[in-house]
Amino acid sequence: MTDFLPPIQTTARDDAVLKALAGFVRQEALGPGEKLPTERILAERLKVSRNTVREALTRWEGLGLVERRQGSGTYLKAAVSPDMLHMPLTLAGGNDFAGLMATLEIRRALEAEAAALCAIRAGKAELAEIERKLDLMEEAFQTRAGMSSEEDWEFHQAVFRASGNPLFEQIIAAMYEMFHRFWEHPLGVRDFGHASFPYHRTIFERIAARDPEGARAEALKLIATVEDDLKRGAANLKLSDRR
Amino acid sequence: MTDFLPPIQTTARDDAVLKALAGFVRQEALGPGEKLPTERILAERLKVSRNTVREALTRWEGLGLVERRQGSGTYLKAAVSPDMLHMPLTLAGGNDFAGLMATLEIRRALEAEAAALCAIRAGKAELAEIERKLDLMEEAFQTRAGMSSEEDWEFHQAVFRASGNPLFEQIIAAMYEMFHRFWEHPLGVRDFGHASFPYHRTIFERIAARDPEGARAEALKLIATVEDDLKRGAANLKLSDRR
DNA sequence: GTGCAGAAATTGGTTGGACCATTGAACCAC
DNA sequence: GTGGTTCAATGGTCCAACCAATTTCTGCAC
Repeated sequence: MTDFLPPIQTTARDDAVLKALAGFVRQEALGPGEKLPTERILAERLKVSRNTVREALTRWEGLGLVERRQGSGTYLKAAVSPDMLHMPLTLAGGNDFAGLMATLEIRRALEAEAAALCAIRAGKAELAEIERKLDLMEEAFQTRAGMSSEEDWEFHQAVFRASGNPLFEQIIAAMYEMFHRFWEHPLGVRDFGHASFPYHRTIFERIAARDPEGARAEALKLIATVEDDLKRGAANLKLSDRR
Repeated sequence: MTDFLPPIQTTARDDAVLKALAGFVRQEALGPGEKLPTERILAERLKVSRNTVREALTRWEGLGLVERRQGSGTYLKAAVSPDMLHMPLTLAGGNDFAGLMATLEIRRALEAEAAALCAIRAGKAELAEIERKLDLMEEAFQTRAGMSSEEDWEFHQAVFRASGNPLFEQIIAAMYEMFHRFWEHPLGVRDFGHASFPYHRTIFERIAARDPEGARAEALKLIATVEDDLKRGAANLKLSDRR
């Protein structure tokens, strides 16, 4: 019986400010790194209090869209558009070994799917980019005797980016962040990541061959080796995780 | 040459407020739905301006952790802890339909993995809980002629929770928020979700039978039907998404 | 006592104005 | 050039007041 009657919009000052600001950014074609108008100017032009402007900007800052530098100004940190969608993700806990394994299970799910999607959707340019990152990684691996975590990460990022779905990259970035609370010296395992090395190339080969299921299978193998490394490391310290 | 010198941390008033508030929540063991102290009280107790308190709360509100109701108070919307990690996901430029498809690809990856893990790890109690949610859903489906989105969601939540990895639920919860903008009248498809109905039970059966790969397969089928529904809906409106 | 309308208190939302702290540019000795 | 100094611009914080929505209390009618 009840037809869907959307609640009427009485006030939403700060939302309105953000909408106006998003429009302004598009109007002026501002990109990341560029400077936004002053809070005082925005307040004056939009006919709202400076405090309201600040609350609006605080929202964007919390979303990582904008960076405020005292004494300098407010700068765009990412591309903003009037029709973007936000899905705040907050991850609780996960500072211990169990948390590390938890992130790895997410990686297994997403990495496999992304590799498969990538095999279907990656364009020529993306494929070339992935191969470039792969070469860089292999070179770093040879040169620095196995310490190639940075290049390793960039390779995976390139795959996620080529999956055609930006959420993959963003979610995995969150996992990576959690990983990094540990990863500096992961569990004392010196050759951490060595075992996973060869699978990077096999994943790329399957993607280049447009073989989704093959790519998925290779990605799963890679994660399995990392998992093994982690478990091996856990056995090494057994007792050090008592909080 | 340059040793890594991390930037020095001077002040961060509102961050400090949030830290204190998170500590307070843990101290008092507050859960979702419960009321936080007044802005005025927080300002007085923490010896900061009410304005600063507001900026801090605005951050949490933007992250979906808290809900403010004018004239009533500020209420917890999710569990908060002092060590949470925030990673706002932003989908740029995509209209709602594209966003929906993007979240669905994440769901496909995670739902399949979670179902498989669940088949391996779910205990007796978790299994019973899942079955209870399943029964509730099926009952609602019969009674309300297909409108069972709330119970549907609770079923999936129960599966995620039983996967033994809290990250699954946390990530999918972020996706779900976006889903909810549509779920009311998703794309004008009247019988949206009907097709996925039978797979809920088959998923449960595979889990109960401790058959990880079977559970994964059924979960994939479910997502496939949802995807079809969505595409069908998209065809229905084709022209209405020109902004 | 019960029920309900209106008053009063509570609480988040907004405003305007003031001052502080940091930044960066211009300027000035050396 | 190098290194200070000054100074204006800008974000950060504070205060005091008022607005708007909500909740609670009060008192009257029955």
